[in-house]
Amino acid sequence: MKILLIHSDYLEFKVTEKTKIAEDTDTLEGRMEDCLTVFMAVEKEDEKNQENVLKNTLNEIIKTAENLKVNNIVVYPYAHLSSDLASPKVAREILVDVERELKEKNYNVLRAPFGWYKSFKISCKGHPLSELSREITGDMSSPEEISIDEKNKEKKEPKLYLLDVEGEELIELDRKKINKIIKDEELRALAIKELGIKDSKEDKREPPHVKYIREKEICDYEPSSDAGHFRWYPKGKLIRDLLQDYIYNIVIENGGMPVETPVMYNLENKSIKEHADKFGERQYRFTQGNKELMLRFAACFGQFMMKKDMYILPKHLPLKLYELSTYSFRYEQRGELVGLKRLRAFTMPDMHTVCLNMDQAMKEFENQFWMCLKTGDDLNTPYSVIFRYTEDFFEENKEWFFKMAKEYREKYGKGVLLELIPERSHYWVGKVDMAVIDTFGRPIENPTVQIDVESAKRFNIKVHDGNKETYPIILHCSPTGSIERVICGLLERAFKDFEKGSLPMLPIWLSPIQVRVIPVFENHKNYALGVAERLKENSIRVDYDDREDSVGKKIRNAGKDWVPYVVVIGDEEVENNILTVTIRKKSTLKKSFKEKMTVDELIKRIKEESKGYPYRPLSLPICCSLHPIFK
RNA sequence: GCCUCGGUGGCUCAGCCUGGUAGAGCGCCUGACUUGUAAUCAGGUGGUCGGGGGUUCGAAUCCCCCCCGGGGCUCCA
Repeated sequence: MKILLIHSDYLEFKVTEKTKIAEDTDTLEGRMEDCLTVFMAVEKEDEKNQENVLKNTLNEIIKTAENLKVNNIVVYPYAHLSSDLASPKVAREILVDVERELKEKNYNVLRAPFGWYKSFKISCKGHPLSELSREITGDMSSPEEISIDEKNKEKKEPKLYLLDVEGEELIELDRKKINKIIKDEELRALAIKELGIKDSKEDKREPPHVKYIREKEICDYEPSSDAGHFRWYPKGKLIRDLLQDYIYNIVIENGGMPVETPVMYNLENKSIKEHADKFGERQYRFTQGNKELMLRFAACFGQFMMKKDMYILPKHLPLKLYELSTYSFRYEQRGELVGLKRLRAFTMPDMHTVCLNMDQAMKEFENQFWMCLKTGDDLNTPYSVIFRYTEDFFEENKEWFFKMAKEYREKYGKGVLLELIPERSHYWVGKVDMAVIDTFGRPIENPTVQIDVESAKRFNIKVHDGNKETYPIILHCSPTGSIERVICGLLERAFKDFEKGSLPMLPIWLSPIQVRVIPVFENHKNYALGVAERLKENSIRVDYDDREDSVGKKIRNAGKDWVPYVVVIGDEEVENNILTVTIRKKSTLKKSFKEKMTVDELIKRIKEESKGYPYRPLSLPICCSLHPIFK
């Protein structure tokens, strides 16, 4: 059975002529408003299992009708959907059954007569769900969904495989097997997303990170901008800047050269227009004077233009230019914007590597893959990995892939997913995506490395080798993914930790306030302030709670601010010249973990924990009473 | 973009169904209390109820349009 579902403003028809197989009917014309029009072709195959085909068809129609909230349904026989039709008798039976069953479910049904030539008029609503086609079998499992757009495109679908920890062979994944085969929960979440499986069981609330960004005064929506654009408060700005420093360092260690390029481009440039057009509707475009301009959606544009003008020699390769694109702009669909996960303006670390040939590209791909994975270790946000290759590329480079995947599995104890794409449809022949899994088991896609075989030519980027000129291979790499998503991942991770019983917090080097000093009595204030100042001199972000609250309340507030080390100073501490430090990492909601140590020991401890990570000073006043209230 | 739920002091929310002068807690301010590990007590301040239009003698409440946010679709080079 093939059906075509059109969400219509109206459908009207009128019979024009009988055919030999025409049914007897009084319904010679009809019209229905705001309806779901279902064009149907019953096929030979359906005769084998009429009952199930009927059931599956009804399910499909009802599901769509519910989804679209329509109560009017037109059942319209439409033989042209199939070249292998059922006998007229069976077809008519099924159509009549569909009509009857739908009426029993209280739908208003209009059925166009079978076996007549008819003229019809239809007005399609035109929203994304308004046109759907379905192929229905007698099989009781759920039917494959093919949207009308995809149908024209490809017969062959990409395939998804698992390379498991123990296994040496690729296992093809499908909806049924997935739960049994993939043991790692997070990797399974990624596979589920890839296969487009919907999990309706869990009721999803606002993601925890959305609550945290406001509560912790990190950032918030800016209602006076476009949707999906954020304002950043001092604490959030500090976290962003630290992450920026971190990526800057890691890129330089790996031979990248930071540059900066414009955020907007003139579409008169042919290569830019071509590259931009591939991205479709999802960009900001505007006219200024007589120019058509666009806002960049990645840093490719500026870097490619820069490379086009460079005189590149083989000895310069691999040549890596890096830019933190503050911002990249993508005009995402309104309903797609969620907190820090999906934005219209975001900050993307973007590095492009010019490689002499595929050999060099593959070697670099591997280096950059490990660099990306290291960011997951450093940020304590483990990634799940999916490689994507075109079939051709994979066939030629299987061994390389298996070697890389094996090393990964040995190091991380986790399998990887592999997607094989029948034909190259984008600029890349191979890529790897790494994702953090959020509280609701949805992937936050972050770092990526891609092998681009198209852009060098498009942007006229050449390598000069003797008297030869060649087009290089270019790698795209984002070592962490967007800064906003990194923060999203960190906060979701913090919430997951909280669900497991530990207190949520950021890594020490990213905590806006690393130490809070709390005096017990008025007469401890000077001593406490002295301790705070000493820590500050040693490049530790510290504040001092001089507010007129009880000690209990100050402790509570320090907890709400996720301060990793809380120092309470009373008589005992002043007398013995020692600190009592509450360590958040080792505490729980019920019991706080305290340790005695000297100021020097505390300094040493924090230095050690943040060793190798960037530092920036706290921009807020040292006295808590003077902190501005943003939220 | 579609469907759906929501927007009420700085924050979290009640009131809306059944129209009749806007409520609570937190914060903030003032006062009392010399306070030892997750909220000390009392008083006070604070709101054109997201915006616009309509119905009504009267709208936070009912209706329409728009903006913003959450969820579900769809999308994600």
